[in-house]
Amino acid sequence: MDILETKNTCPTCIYNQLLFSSLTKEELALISLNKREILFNKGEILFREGDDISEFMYLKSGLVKLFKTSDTGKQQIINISRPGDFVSLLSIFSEKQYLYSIMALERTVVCTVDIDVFKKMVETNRQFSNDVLKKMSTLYDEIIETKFAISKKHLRGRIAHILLMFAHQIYGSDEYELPVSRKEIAELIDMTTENVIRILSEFRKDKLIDIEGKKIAIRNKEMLQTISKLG
Amino acid sequence: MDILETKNTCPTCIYNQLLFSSLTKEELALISLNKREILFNKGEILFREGDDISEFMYLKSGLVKLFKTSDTGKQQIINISRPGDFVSLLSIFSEKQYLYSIMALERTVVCTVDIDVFKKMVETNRQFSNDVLKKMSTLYDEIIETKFAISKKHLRGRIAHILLMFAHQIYGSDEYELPVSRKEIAELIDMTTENVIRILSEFRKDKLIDIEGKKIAIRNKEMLQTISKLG
DNA sequence: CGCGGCTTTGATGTTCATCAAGTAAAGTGG
DNA sequence: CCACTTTACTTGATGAACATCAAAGCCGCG
Repeated sequence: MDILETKNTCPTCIYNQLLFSSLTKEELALISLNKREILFNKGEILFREGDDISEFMYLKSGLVKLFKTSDTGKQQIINISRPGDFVSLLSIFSEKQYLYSIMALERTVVCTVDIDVFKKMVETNRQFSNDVLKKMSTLYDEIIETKFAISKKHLRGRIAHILLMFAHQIYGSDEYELPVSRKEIAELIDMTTENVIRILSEFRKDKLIDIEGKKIAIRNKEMLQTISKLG
Repeated sequence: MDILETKNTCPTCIYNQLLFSSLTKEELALISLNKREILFNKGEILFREGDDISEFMYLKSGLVKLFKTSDTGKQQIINISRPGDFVSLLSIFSEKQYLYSIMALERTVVCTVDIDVFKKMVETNRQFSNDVLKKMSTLYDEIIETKFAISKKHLRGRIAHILLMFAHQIYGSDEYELPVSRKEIAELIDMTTENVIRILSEFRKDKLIDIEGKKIAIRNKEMLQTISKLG
């Protein structure tokens, strides 16, 4: 983890379009002065379930996983987020502590703003408040939708779903390098590591995908989509 | 379904404390003039997944279930809500159509306010906007929490969980009449009707509960809690 | 180089869904 | 109001899907 020296760069940052477009020049300047830019390396924790919520964060680059840890120490992954997702919006208005933990899956740069500054802005700028409301609601809806979609599928359907999710949502390509271990895939879609591996092998034998370590290439997308839908 | 004749009663309604406490007299009067009070009988649908979102609704009395219907026609119940829950907050800021359906589980009275009037108020009243943000976020968090809690439990743990949920969250008593069928319990916690019945019977044989049709009496709460936690 | 974590495959057992079949309860129409 | 149909409830038997256990190869890292 490194704090980068990049004061006052918000006004020219391309990401400010995503959520901060409704702020006035003055408000954006205030954010810009209060923000810190932080680099997290693969595997580092942005924050932990139970930590006090002290900052609003968003991803500038990289990839993170959002997860809960059960009593028995097992992780349950809730979501995988890329830049443009506002992961840290969850619970900041309903809770004092985070309900989830976030870990960097690859080298990730995050901008953070003091939560009180952020909340103040939500209170004073109506349009901004609306935008936040909308983003937050969308994110929650997505999480619930995918969780429900996955819970009724069989294992083959879940693997197909997750392979297509990476291709479409994360990488926008049918060939990509998995950012997560087999174990993490298992944690994301509620199954065991062994079965993740088994089914990936089956898919390879059936010529649906090519696998080489973490490299995945989708060979028969139609079939995968069918399995994802019906499976 | 019946539209009740109760114009302009909001200012004296005890429920306005729950969400509308931050409105000015004028704003509350506006809500009061625009609201309609509707009675739904058991089994009637408040709105369906895919319907245009045209009203904000809240429960004055009764009980409802929130659910999705899958491609194959099966229901998946997402939540059971009692008065004080603001079920219809979900998605109203992120979507044009409802993502979920709502059905009355018992005789239920609902107040509805035109969605544009409601949204206008969110835009103009900062404190109100904050309150809405908070309520909505809490509701989403609850749904995600329980869904994740249940998905990792075995069947006995899920049944124990749901029996305790009714006792604590819904009825505040260890003896109650189930507002849902065995089939609906199954839909709520991802299992089959047969297994719901089987496990309820087991619990009865093990003297954890008494059952008489839909009447449930919890006899060994500690054991149920243990099963819910570990199961 | 050796240790721990990740990956892979096979064998085994358990949990759970499905099927079947029957009883009870609750609507429905003549 | 009673025959009829449908829906809910219940129990048992069977098999499939999946978790668990075991063992071995692989890789990165101190």
